[in-house]
Amino acid sequence: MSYSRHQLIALLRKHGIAPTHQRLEIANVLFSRCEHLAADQILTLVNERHAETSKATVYNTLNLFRDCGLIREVIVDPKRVFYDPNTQPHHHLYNVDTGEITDIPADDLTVSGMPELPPGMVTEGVDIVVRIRAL
Amino acid sequence: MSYSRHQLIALLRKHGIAPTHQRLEIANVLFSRCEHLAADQILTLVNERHAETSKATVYNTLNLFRDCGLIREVIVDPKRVFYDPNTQPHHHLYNVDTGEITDIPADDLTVSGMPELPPGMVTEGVDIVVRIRAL
DNA sequence: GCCAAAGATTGGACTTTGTCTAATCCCCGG
DNA sequence: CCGGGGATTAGACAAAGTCCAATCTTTGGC
Ligand SMILES: [Mn+2]
Ligand SMILES: [Mn+2]
Ligand SMILES: [Zn+2]
Ligand SMILES: [Zn+2]
Repeated sequence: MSYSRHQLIALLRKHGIAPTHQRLEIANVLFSRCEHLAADQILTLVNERHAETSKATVYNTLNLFRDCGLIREVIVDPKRVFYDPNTQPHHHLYNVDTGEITDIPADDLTVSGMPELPPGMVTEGVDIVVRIRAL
Repeated sequence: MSYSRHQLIALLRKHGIAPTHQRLEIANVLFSRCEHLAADQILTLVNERHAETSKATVYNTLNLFRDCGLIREVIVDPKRVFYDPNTQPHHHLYNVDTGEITDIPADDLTVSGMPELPPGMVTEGVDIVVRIRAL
């Protein structure tokens, strides 16, 4: 679960991302704890020891990581985007009361009856969100 | 597809909503065109003829309609919430290039292998978003 | 129909999430 | 040990949405 500094450097390099101090800090936060974190949580965590990463860099970096396929976005909360270090196809359980997001392995859930796509269109992904609630 | 004034009044009353002028205008926009509209699009449409509904009222009303089960939210675009006059279980095709949202009837798509829920939890709904793209 | 109370609407200030910009900084290749 | 391209930054900016206190409507009882 915990990555060494040069494992993180290798991970970024593999995705064509130059490893800077800030990017490594952000990657470390994302990959060490395997949770679904929002930008402002990442900003806080990264500056926990001593402040050294700006808000702009956190947003820049998350967008870069996303564009390079290192992480993916999870769109369940209309208020903020969550970032998921797990880019394997999988789905999410969303507790609407607490906001907690839990993974559902892809092979547990099967979807059948996918509609025909308009010609010239390809599927980029299928996201399933199971909204749950207490009671 | 088009509702008369007192059909709309009956619809609101059935959901325990007092029918005011503004609420009827908003309901009319939502139910006459069966699209997935965002708050600011609804604000524009409702004030097309002559301005008479404020931004605050549009947001208040959409939240009220949602809480009363008259409409539902569609969370696919991190930038804004879309409102869906169709509250029957169904799913969505989301064109990530254009932002276009299309319905997928619930019976077309079947999900199997739903995970056990933690005890005391109930499923509020299952949302499937098929993200598509040109090419 | 009339009136008061309860509820709805409003402009505008405010908050939150995220983007942009132009100045500065850093780091790597030659 | 440079020089230059890329990265970082503070802070301004933008968009979506909420909140508030003042005002306006609706409604139910008479
Ligand atoms: Mn550090
Ligand atoms: Mn009108
Ligand atoms: Zn996940
Ligand atoms: Zn729909």
